[in-house]
Amino acid sequence: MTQSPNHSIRRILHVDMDAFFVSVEELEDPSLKGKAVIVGADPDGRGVVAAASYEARKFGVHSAQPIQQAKKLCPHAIFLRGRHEKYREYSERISEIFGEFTPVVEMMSIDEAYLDLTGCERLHGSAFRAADRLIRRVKERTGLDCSVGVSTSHLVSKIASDQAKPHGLLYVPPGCEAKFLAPLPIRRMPGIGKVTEPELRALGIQTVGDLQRWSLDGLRQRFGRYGEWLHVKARGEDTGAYAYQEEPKSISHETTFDVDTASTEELERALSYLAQLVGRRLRDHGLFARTVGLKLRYADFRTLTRDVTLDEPTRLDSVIYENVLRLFERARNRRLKVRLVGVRASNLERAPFERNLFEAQQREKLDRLYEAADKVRDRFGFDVLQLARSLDPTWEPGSPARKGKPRRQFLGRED
DNA sequence: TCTGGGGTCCTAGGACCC
DNA sequence: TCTGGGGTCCTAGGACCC
Repeated sequence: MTQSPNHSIRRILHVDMDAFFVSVEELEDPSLKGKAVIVGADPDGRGVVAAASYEARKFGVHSAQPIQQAKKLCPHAIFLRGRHEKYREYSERISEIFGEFTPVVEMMSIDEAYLDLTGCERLHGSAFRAADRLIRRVKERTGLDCSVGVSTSHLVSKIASDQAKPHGLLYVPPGCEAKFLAPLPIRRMPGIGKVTEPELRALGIQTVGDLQRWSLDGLRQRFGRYGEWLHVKARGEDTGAYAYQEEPKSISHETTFDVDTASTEELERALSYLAQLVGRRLRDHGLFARTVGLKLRYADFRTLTRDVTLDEPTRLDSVIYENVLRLFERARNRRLKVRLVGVRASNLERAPFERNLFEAQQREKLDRLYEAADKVRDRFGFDVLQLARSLDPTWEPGSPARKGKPRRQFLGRED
């Protein structure tokens, strides 16, 4: 299973950039080097840490931590909001370098990738040496550090690159996968999170080695199919390559309010805005959604979702909004304050099903209208055109907050 | 401490159909 | 009169990842 058709041993590299966002910021502003830097939300707001420099981590700061907590732990840190455009640029440069080593590159996120070097020995020599060269090349061309894990499987390489951090290379020889994993605490396994960890511990399973000693049946009995997955992964066996996803399965946008709100006006405005973001992305992908969903999170963090499947797939802001609004009105508890709302499109399709020529023509007309609107937004920014619904009713022409920003009403109802 | 935003995948029950 | 069995779709919720 770990062998490719030509029977050479699989060579999977996992490359992970070190403190990626922070490192990019340091390249852009060298005075940040060696300091405690935290990239993330407004330090006084309700967001989380996206990335922290190693200096900041010494104070217990880590990603996904509430940013206010990070500020308490490390008040002298430099807080940056993050520039995703910049990070994406660097990410593309890095992925180009990966492409020089093998055509089989899977970018798993903005700062992480799998490279399949199986059968590349004649070109690169050993995978270990190729990995070493890759680390140097990334450093030379971008100034960024990365860590690499090399083994016969995705999972083992991923854990190895994590162990190698920062700026390291860890090679797990073929046949040594299970032995390498055995001493690790189970939480290190991707796929075992903060819920499963205590469940496993309750069974006396502390390390991957403990997990390895459980029979397939035992794990299956307690965890169902997830148990089968655990059994395979604990041994460092790959169940196959990660499917490369060309097309998204869902598109969603959500927003957390600065202050919890029960204002219908404000909630509907947010939903309208989010519906437009989702619609825009559907059109950009050339996709239609058959299912539209709402997400609501109350002040106490209780979260609910509601879905509706449409007779006809859509990519129109107004249709998305109308359906989400209906779900919202039905599901909402008016006595509770809302922390977050979200809009989701799923069940995505390439082309819509149309009953007749008239509907097809109507849709084409709307498509052209939205296309024109999208183009205007490309030139002047998203806020220029808004569904009437999401416009702030308190806003008046010339009010200081919006001065200089051209605004026009775009009537959302097209029928 | 007080918990983002974007995703994927899985489970489970009920509706509905044959 | 104490009532199938399987398949698929829809919906809701939740674990997990970066």
